Amino acid sequence: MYTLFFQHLNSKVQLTEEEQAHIKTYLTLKKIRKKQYLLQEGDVCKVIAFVEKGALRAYSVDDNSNEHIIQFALEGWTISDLYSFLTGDPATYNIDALEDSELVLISKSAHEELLQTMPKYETFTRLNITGAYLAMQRRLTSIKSSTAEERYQDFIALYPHIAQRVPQHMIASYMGLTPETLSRVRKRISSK
Amino acid sequence: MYTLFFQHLNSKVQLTEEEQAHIKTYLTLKKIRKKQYLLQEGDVCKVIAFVEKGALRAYSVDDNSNEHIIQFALEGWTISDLYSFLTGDPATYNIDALEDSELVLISKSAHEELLQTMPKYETFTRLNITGAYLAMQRRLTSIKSSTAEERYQDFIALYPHIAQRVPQHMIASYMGLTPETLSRVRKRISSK
DNA sequence: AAAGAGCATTGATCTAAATCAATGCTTTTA
DNA sequence: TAAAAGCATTGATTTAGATCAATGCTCTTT
Repeated sequence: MYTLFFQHLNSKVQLTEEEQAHIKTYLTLKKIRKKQYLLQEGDVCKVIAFVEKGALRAYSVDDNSNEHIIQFALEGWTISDLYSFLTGDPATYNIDALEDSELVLISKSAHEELLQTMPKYETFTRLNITGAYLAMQRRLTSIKSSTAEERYQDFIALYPHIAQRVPQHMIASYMGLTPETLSRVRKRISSK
Repeated sequence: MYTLFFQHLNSKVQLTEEEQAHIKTYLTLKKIRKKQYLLQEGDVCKVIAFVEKGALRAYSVDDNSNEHIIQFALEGWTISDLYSFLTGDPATYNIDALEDSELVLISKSAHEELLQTMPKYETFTRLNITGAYLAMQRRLTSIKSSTAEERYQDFIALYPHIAQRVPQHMIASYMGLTPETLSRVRKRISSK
């Protein structure tokens, strides 16, 4: 059940069996069905969710009821409204399941206690957030300096597994394009 | 000389005099004149720089020689090409000084040794990168869901000190706009 | 099996911002 | 102090992508 989670953890910081068992006492499992919310805008985000199986997305909704997807999470990825989680402020994002999914949850109190008592967990957290920061920076850079076509090519190259499992209009949203525009971009690409 | 740096450090993790003295042995000071490079694309980024005084920017240059500013750093901020710093790959960004500046530098070896020997330094690093991640996410969200006008208003509200010290065309670049467009945006705003 | 929702595609039109171009500052540099 | 570089502004034109609208297809749900 926790296999992927501990695989991911061990790839960042080497843990003994005892340490793994100890961490396990802080975790909970959750199954969530397709279309169900893990978090709704306005609620406080209580957990960091690691995806063992399935797929989720985080998105905001603007004044015109348009959805803006800011993140996908497949197996092996983590998803949360980190700002809400850390500050306790109401979430500005929704998170829901794109497929029936299995999650490993870390509550705020578990997270804080592990940070304070287990240096390796802090290292794990630091490495995770560093990776997330770098990914976000790359994304921001590409938004500013590339055309829609280049960005789509980059996306496909970087996340082929997402492209295969997620509807196109959501990928369009993630890339900041309308579904119509992405459709035309794809047509242009395929005709070359 | 290190006053701002330790002020910043202490605001995140409480340190004794001894701990501060210890950390100080890992730091170096550097003065850099306006227009000088701290880092050039293609070189490996060797340091994380904390700005004690002055102002710097990080930017990339695209195929058409257009500059894309990705970050400003004034007093109290940190600047680096973190990807290059961490991986040792050639930098994809340039960093130069917008004003004569004074920096506190942390080398890679200093950074690694402090991370491994001083838990508080790791906590400091984790909190810093978390803040940077959240700021970046906010920026990405605003690029996707707001008009140029809203984004400029947000920028001014969030970073009034930058707006005062940095030329407009650089702010335009930071926001992903041309100088002409920013000029017109400002005109529109001021006439309301 | 029928009805409906969700989705991708294509066409026509519109619009925000980019591009090209010129002008008059102000600040550097020689 | 003259020349040049850097900068902000304004105008005219172009363009990438958005918006509006319609169609057919494929899943769900009943």
